[in-house]
Amino acid sequence: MKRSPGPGRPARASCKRTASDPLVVQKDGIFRDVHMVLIPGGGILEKQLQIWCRKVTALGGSCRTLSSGPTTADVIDVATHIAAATTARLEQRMEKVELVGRAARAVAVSFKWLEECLASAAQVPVDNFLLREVGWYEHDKEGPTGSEQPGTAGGACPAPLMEHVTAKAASPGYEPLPLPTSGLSLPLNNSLSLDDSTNCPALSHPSPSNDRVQREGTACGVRAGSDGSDDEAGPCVRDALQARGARGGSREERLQEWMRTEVALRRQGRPREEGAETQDGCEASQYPEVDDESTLEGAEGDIPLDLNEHITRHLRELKDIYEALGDEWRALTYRRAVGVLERLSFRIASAEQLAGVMGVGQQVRDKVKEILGTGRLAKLDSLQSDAKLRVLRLFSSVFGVGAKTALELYSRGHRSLADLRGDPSLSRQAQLGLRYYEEIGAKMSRDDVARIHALVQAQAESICPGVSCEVTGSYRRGRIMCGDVDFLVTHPDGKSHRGLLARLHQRLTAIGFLMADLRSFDDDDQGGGALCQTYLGMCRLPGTDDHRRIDIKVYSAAVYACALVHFTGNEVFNRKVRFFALQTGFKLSEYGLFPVTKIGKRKFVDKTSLPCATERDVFAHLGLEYLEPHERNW
DNA sequence: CGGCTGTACTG
DNA sequence: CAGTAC
DNA sequence: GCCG
Repeated sequence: MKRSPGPGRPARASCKRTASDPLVVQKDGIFRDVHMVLIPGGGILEKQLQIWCRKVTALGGSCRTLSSGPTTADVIDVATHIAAATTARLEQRMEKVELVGRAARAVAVSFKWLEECLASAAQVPVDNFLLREVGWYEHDKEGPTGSEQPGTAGGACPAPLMEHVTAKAASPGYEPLPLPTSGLSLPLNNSLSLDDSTNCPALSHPSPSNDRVQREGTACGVRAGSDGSDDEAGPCVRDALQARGARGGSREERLQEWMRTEVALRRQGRPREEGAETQDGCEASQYPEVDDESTLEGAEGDIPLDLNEHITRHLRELKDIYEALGDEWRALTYRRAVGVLERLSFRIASAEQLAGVMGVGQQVRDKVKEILGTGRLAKLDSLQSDAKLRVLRLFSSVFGVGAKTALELYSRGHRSLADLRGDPSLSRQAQLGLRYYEEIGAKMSRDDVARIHALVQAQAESICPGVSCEVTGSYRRGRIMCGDVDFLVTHPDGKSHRGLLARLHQRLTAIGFLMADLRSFDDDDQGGGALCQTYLGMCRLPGTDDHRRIDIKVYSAAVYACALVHFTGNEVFNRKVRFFALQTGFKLSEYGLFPVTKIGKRKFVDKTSLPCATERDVFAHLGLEYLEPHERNW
């Protein structure tokens, strides 16, 4: 884990130590005379707001968050900058706090402005970061980017909040809540126009431009067009970009943008990277608090609040039911719908707002409508009260028992787990699944995982010096509780991993650590090119008599990076990345990233992977910004 | 109407 | 190959 | 169930 560098640590010039040291206040820092107000929400953690607050203060400004508690209006009166994640957040909050008309001198900016300032240790122009009222598009639109949006691009641009608010108040149809409808339909063309400025050649590596201002926007994966002010023209980028009808580019371009936006969503709060400099801890010195606190303890909290939990919980339940029934595609649909809805920036007020939202079709919309109207879902009620279904769900929660087997067991007359115990028709896996039922369902702390890691690593090392033994899965993604331990083992020399799993398995069993094998592996010495071996089993939780799920995979160093991406997951992330890869001419698996050539209807997959020595290479080849493991909790 | 990530073990 | 799991 |  990266920690803050010591005070004497050398840093890049723009990596001013003081920027991250709240104790030292620079009276004439870059935020001198800045009085900032931060609006919470939009997926930004409270913790992050506090971090920013400290930094602004340290750099000579003043800063308050508009979090819970009484808002002192005078704070607003003197504010020079009001920062929010999105225009929607800003409007929502300003409305609630009855600040209409008070923030006369303030400029409304995106948090990205703040990030840019901190990153470049200078107050960058606000022009490219202004949050503006949706209805403002009429005037300054156009100007086919011929103008390279210099500082004061549009005279009307630096929108004092006053005007902004006034315009809103004058609008008769204005609603307190963030007008998602208009947001989804109206500004699409503006916010989504994937015009010329979308410069992301598929395979080119993002040019490590040092021009911070020009870089703007890519932080959110979207380049606003000529009106370049902000990519949150509508209520929120993340809403708009999920709408279909993002015309203005080829299918491929839209896909690229779509994926980049998905990626950008998880990068909120993290600045865009710069070349290879992240190695020397510069990044850590800029954002030490994020590294130290958010990554782990706050990992679960990294998930933005689900404003529509009252809806998604019903749909999630449907997803579980269809999974248990073996209707995987319907289940997939619900999972996708939930994934989209839980990240909406607004609370759904009417199902119509979902028109055009990708992944939510008519039938799901109908269900949303029903939930909004009645608070219930008749279909779900009937499914849930179905006794048979409940048994099927119970059975398929046993490791090794899926939908088919569950049905089979039911038809044999079984109704409870106890009934299953004696059934000799159960596969060996399922019998073990039953024996360890509770323990498999239990989670463990990161400490537990760390203990297991230490134990396994020590054994592996003693068998095969120099071995690399990493825990992937949810642990690597920073989750607080883990359902299993997922090892990825390799040896840097590219060959010593061969036969290692057998020896490791033998050793770990001998010392009484591995307690049961849920799935074994090819034990032949694989003189061939065997790239991997996988073991699934149960292990003893050190110091206890409890058991937990453990997976050990041994992969050759040649494919390690892709394997690491694969096993770090999560599953949703894997699906999206692989789908994206496929659409853009690659096939991604744990064995590599293979170019795919389409000739007519036929696809030819290269036999040799693009070279991927690190996870970063995988992202780079795909033209995606790198995501830290904890940002892959999709 | 076909695809929806891509792969490996079990029986 | 079907079923299950990662 | 959704999408092209």
